[in-house]
Amino acid sequence: MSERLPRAEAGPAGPAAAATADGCRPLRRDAERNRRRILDAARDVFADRGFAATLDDVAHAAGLGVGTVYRRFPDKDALVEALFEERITGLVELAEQAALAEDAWAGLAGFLEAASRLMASDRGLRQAVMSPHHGRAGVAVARSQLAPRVDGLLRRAHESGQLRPDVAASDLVTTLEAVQVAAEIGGTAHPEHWRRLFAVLLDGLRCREGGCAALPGDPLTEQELAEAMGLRKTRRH
Amino acid sequence: MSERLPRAEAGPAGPAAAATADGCRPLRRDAERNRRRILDAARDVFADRGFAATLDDVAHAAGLGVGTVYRRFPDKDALVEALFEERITGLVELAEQAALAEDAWAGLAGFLEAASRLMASDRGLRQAVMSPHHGRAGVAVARSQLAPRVDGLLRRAHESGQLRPDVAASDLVTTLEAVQVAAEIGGTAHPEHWRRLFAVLLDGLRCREGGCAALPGDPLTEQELAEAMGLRKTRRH
Amino acid sequence: MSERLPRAEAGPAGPAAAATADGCRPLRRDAERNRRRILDAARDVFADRGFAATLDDVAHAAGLGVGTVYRRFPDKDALVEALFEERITGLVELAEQAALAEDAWAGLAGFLEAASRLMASDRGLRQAVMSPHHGRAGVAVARSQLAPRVDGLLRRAHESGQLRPDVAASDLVTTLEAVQVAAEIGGTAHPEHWRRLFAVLLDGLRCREGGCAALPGDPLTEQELAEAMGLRKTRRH
Amino acid sequence: MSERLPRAEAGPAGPAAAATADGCRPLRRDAERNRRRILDAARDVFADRGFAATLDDVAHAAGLGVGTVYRRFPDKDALVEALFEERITGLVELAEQAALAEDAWAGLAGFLEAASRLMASDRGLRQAVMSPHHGRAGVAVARSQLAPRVDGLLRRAHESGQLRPDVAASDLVTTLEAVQVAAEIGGTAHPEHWRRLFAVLLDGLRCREGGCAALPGDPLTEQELAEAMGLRKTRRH
DNA sequence: GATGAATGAGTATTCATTCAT
DNA sequence: GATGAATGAATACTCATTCAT
Repeated sequence: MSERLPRAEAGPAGPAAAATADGCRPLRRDAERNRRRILDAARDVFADRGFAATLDDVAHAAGLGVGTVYRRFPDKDALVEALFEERITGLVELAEQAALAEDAWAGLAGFLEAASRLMASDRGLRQAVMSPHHGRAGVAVARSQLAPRVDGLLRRAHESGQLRPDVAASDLVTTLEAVQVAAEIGGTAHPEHWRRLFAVLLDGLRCREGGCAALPGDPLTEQELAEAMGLRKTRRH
Repeated sequence: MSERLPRAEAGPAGPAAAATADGCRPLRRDAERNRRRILDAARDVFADRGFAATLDDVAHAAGLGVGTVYRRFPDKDALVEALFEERITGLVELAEQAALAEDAWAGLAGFLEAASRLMASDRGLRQAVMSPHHGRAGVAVARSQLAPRVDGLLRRAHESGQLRPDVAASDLVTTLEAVQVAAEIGGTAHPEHWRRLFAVLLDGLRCREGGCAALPGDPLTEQELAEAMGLRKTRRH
Repeated sequence: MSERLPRAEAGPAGPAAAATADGCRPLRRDAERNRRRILDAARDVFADRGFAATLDDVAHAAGLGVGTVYRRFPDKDALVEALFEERITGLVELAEQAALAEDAWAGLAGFLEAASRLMASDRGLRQAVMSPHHGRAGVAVARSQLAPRVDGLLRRAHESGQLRPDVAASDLVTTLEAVQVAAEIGGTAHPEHWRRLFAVLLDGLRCREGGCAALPGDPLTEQELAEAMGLRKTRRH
Repeated sequence: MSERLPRAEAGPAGPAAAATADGCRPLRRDAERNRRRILDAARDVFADRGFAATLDDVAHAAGLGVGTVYRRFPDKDALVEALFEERITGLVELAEQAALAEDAWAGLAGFLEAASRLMASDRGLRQAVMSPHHGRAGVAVARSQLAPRVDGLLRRAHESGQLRPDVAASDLVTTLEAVQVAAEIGGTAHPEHWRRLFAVLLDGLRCREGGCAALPGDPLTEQELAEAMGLRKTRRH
C-alpha cells in the first residue's frame, strides 16, 4: 500500500541514492529518519505500556504527528509487524552467528539463549509475538528467512546426538514463547527471571544418558505453526 | 435507617446452601442459576474471543441483559476474577488428590499435568491467568488456599530426591504458565500440542543421575510472585 | 394510579379503621408504615446526596426492597412530589400560625422565616422546589391550599402599611426560593448562612420612611407562577 | 524521545495571538473556530435543557463530532468550566467598568445589575454557577481575578457610607446567586422577572437613614465560599 | 403484598483512522 | 510532506422501572 521497508540494505551505496536501479525506491532521507524514530519510539512505548498504548502516544514519543506515523505505516498492526520483522531479522543474525559455533549443542543453546534475551528485554515484542499477526505478509517473509537457519542449527544438533531426537523446529518456537511468559512474569522487577525456566527447558531438551522418552504427539509442521500463530482470533473493536 | 433486611435468618437450614464462598446471604434460586449461566457464558465467550469480548456479548450469550451481569459482578474484572477463582478452586482439588499419590514425584507430576490439562482446555482461563488481576481480594484468598498444597507437594518431591533441588513454588507457577502459551499456540486445532512442551519441562525439572546445575538467580518469593502477577500493566487489547 | 395519599387525617378515628365511609380507602396499617419509612428515608437520602440518589438507595435506607417503593409511588417523581406536598402542608401550618400574630408584619416575617428555616434544613426539598415538577396534580392541590393563607398574610401586611406596596404573592415565593440558594451555598458547613440574605431581603421588603420605589414590571400571577415552576424544562434520560 | 515538537517558536510574532488564557500554544485557526462553535453551542444547549444535555447533543448542535468536543475539553465538566470562566471574565470587565463610576454606590449597584443581567440571560451559566465546580484550577484563577475588583467596589461603597456596614464579598455572591433563581423562575416567558427581586435586594443592601440591624452570623471568608461552591455534591440530574 | 432480580436504553469517554491546513 | 484536528463507532457501566418468585 505505502512504501514498505525496502530491504535494499544490499549495497554500500546506502539508501541515500535516489531512485536506484533495483526498482525499489528508497525513502527520502528524512522519511527514513522518521521511520526510524517511529520504530524506536514504538518499541519504547509498547515495551512500557504494551499494545494498549495509542498511536498518538507513539507519535508524540517520536516527536512527530500521528499523521506522519500513518504516512509511514498503513495502520497500527503494520507498525507492530514492522517491529516484529526487525526482531526476526535480529534473530536471523543470531542464528547465523550460532551456526558458526564449534559445538552443535552450544550453537543451538546459544541461539536459544540469545534469542530469549533479545525478546525478554522488550515487552512490546513479547506482546507482538503472542498477539494475533493475522498472517501479514511481511512477517511470513521474515519468518521464511529464519526457518532455514533454525533448521540448520537443529539438524546439526540432532546429528551430534546431543538434542532430544524428536524435537522439531516448532518445538523450539514453542520453547521461545514459553520463555517469554516467564519474562513477562519477571517483568522489569526481575529481568532475569526467565533464565530459570530457560535452564529447565534446556535441560529438558538435551539428550540424556539413558535416552529419553519420545515427545507425545506430532510436532507442528511449519505450515501448521504459521497458521496457529497467524490465526489466533483477534478482536479489536 | 434499618439494616439490610435479614429475611429468613430463621433457621440454620436457610433456603439452600448455594451461597457464594464469601459467606454472604445465598442468592435466590433464579439468581444463582443466572450467575452460573453468566459464568458459563463468560467462559465460552472469553475462550472464544479472549478478554476483548464485551460484557454485552457475554450477557447475550447467557441469554440475559447486561444489567444482570452487572448486578452479579461489579465490573468486567470481577467476572474474570470469579472465573479465575473457580479455576483455582479446581486446582486446589487437584492438588489435594495429588497429595495422596504413593510416589512423591508422581504426585507432583500428576498435579502439574492435571492442572495443565485443565487450563489448556480453556482459553479464557489462560488469559485470566496471564492478565492483570490487580490484587483483587478474591484471587488472593484463592491463591492462599492453593499455595500450601503446592508447597506440600513440592516438599515431598524434594525430600524424595526426585525433584531438581532448587525448584521453588514460583518456578512451578512459571512452568504452568509456560505450558499455557504452548496451549495457546496449539489452539483448538492441536489441542494436545502443549504436551510436548510439558514433557520437556517435566524432564527438565526432574533430578538426573549426575546431578544437575543450579538454576540461575533466586526464585521469586510468594510475595514477589503475587506482585508480579498482579501488577502487569492493564487495559485493552 | 395507585393509592394516593388519603388526606384522611380528618377525624380522630385515624387511618386504622378499614374502608371508612369517606370513600378513600386508607392504606393498611403496614402499608402506611412503609409509606412513612420510604418518605423518611427519601428525605434523608435526598437531603444528603440530592436527587442523584437512586431509588435503590432510598429503598435500602428504608429497609425495604425497591419493589415496595414502586408499589407505594408510581415513579421517582411521584415520591419527590409526595415529599414536596408534605412540606407544603407544613408551610400551610406555618402560615396558619403566622396568621394569629398580633402584628401583621411580624406575622408575615415570622412565616417567611419559619418557612425558610424549614426548607433550609432539607437539601432534598430544596432541590425539589427548584426542580421541575411537571405540573403534577398533587403539588397543585397542595399549593392551592397554601395560596390563600399566604394571600391573607400578605393582605394584612399591606393593610398595615408595613410591607412594600407592590409586593405580590409571587414575589414572596421568589424570595423563599432565593433564600434556598443561600442555604445551598451555606451547605451543612454553614447552616445559618441563609439568614444573612434573609435579613437583607426582609429589610428590602419592608416599607421604609420616605416610601420606596415601585418594583419593576408586573408580578407573576398565580397562574404564571405555577406554570413557571411547573414547566421548567426537564431532562432525565 | 524528543519533546513536544516546537513548530515555529521562531519569532515572537507567533502565528496569531489567539492563544487561550493559559499561555499554551495558540490553536490552529480552524481549531479555534471550532472551539468557539463548541462553546457557543454548549451555551445554547445547556441554556435550553440544562446540564443534563449530553455532549453528543452539544457536538451535534455545533455541527461537529463528539470526538472533537473531547479533543478540546477533556470532559464535560471542563467544558462547563470553560463556559464559566468566560463568564467570570465578563464579570471582571463589568467590575472594571463599574469601578469608574463617579458614585461608589452607583458603581456597586451598577455592577450587580449588569452582572445579574448577564447571568440571567443564560440558563447554562446559571446552572454552571450553581453546580459543583470541584475546585477546577481554571475557575479558581478566574475567580481570583474577580475577587479584588469586587473587593474594591465593596470598599468604596463602604467608605461612602451607602452600603450596609457588614456586607461582605460573600454576601454579594450570595445575592447574585439569589437573583439567578429569580431568573430561573421567570424563565424565558418572563425574562425580566428577576428585576423585582433584585430591586428588593438592592434596597436591603443599602444603608438606610436610621441605621440598620447587623446581619446575623459571620460572612463566609473567600476560602469558605470557594469551598462551599466547589464542594456541592455532584452528579446527575 | 413484599422482594430483589432482570432489563436495556442512555451516558461519558476513548482511539484508530482520515483529511484539511 | 508533515501536522494535528476531526470523526464516530465502540465500550463499560448506571439506574429507572418491570416482573417472577
